[in-house]
Amino acid sequence: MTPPLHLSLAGQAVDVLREQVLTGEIPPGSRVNEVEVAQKLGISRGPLREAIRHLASEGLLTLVPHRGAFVPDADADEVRALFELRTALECAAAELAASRRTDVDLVRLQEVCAESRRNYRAGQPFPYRLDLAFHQTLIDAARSPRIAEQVRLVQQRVVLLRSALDDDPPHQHASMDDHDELVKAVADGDAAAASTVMRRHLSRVCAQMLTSLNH
Amino acid sequence: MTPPLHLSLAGQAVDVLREQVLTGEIPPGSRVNEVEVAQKLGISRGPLREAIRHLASEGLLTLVPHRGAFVPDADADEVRALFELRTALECAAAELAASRRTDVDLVRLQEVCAESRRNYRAGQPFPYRLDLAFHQTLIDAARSPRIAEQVRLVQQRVVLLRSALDDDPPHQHASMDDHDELVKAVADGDAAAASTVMRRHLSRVCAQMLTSLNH
DNA sequence: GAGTTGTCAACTGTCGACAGTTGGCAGTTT
DNA sequence: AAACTGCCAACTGTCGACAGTTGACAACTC
Repeated sequence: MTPPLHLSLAGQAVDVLREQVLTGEIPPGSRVNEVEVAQKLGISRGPLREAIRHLASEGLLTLVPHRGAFVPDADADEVRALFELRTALECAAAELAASRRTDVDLVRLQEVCAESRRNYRAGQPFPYRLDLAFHQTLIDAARSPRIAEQVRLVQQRVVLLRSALDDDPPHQHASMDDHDELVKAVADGDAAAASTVMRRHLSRVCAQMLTSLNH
Repeated sequence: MTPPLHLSLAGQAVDVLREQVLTGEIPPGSRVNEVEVAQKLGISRGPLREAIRHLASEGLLTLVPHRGAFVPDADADEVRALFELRTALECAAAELAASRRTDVDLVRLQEVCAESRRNYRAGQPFPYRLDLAFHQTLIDAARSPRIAEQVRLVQQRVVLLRSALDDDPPHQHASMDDHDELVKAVADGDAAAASTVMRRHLSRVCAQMLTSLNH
């Protein structure tokens, strides 16, 4: 299991840096200065270097020899390539979830969908948090630890690119419909349908991302 | 000294260690002593630590706080989980390859298959090298860099577990047949067939691995 | 003035040393 | 003899400092 408490400074640094990268506090394209960040975190360069290497292995930073670490910025080709990977993983997860889900998995999924609807009706924007929660719940229902691991990493990278995503209401509505349809397929144990719907869903999200990238 | 492709000592250490882990020179279950290995490689603990962390992120080592890095050993559940991931990735790759392959991709695939047959008829065992080459060629034909990246990592982890795999002739023959069938599907541009065959192929390989794990 | 070369500051890559933690062993107790 | 306790060696986690490389700017040549 992953250590609940990151005792090591490197582990803490990973958490802090990941947060800063994902929230855009360290903007895409910018460089990470080792001594500067080390001082800011109050640690030495050793643990920080390990943290940087770790985040690089997750795809949240790119390493350039003798130049340092950079936050990768969005790029159409990268978005497409990333979504091909995400589609491969999440479609497989959807299939597995359809055949392995328990009843409590189903309840959890419906719960998330219901909360999304409530939120939407209340006029509030569909929070990305709930979208993530839905996919996370589905992944867990698939009960495939290695796939779950990879999906988590890919979703992180998607979040990183998400700065360029404007969530217009039509897109939100379509996403919620997709989610509902997915839950139905999973409930029926229809693996093929789950995979198909997931593919269509992700294809839609990818297209949305590409258009809002070009604005 | 030798002018290496990887200038950094950490990069070199990664290559050397990866080789030693994959060949079983460092046997599964054993621990990696930082000072000992550092001395053996003639480098300091800093770069070595980064190398160890890198290999851990690839799944070739597992890290235990305050205890060090260990080479993970085979386990039935792990094999199954890993092959679920591999199946997800390679089936998607097979689909993409079927729709994107060029004629030279096709030639390369047929080349590898032909060499496998020659090798088999010559009475020599089907070398794992050729199996890897086939899958690698197929992945490249899919032209999806992020998927290719992940497949490479997963295949590495499979190689790591492969110590327990006895390649009996029937299995080799079946594998070659699968490969031929895959090439046919890819040649026809039949994505669905490519995916189906790949799934069956990997399912067979996984089963073979599980049985030779239990003897 | 354009291009080339020399110089420099900043930063990464690397190292050796110290501190904190872990697991095991010897000695002691019941 | 089994279990508990305290100590010890080994190892990891961390740090500060030094060396090598890179990119930029200035000086110089044509």
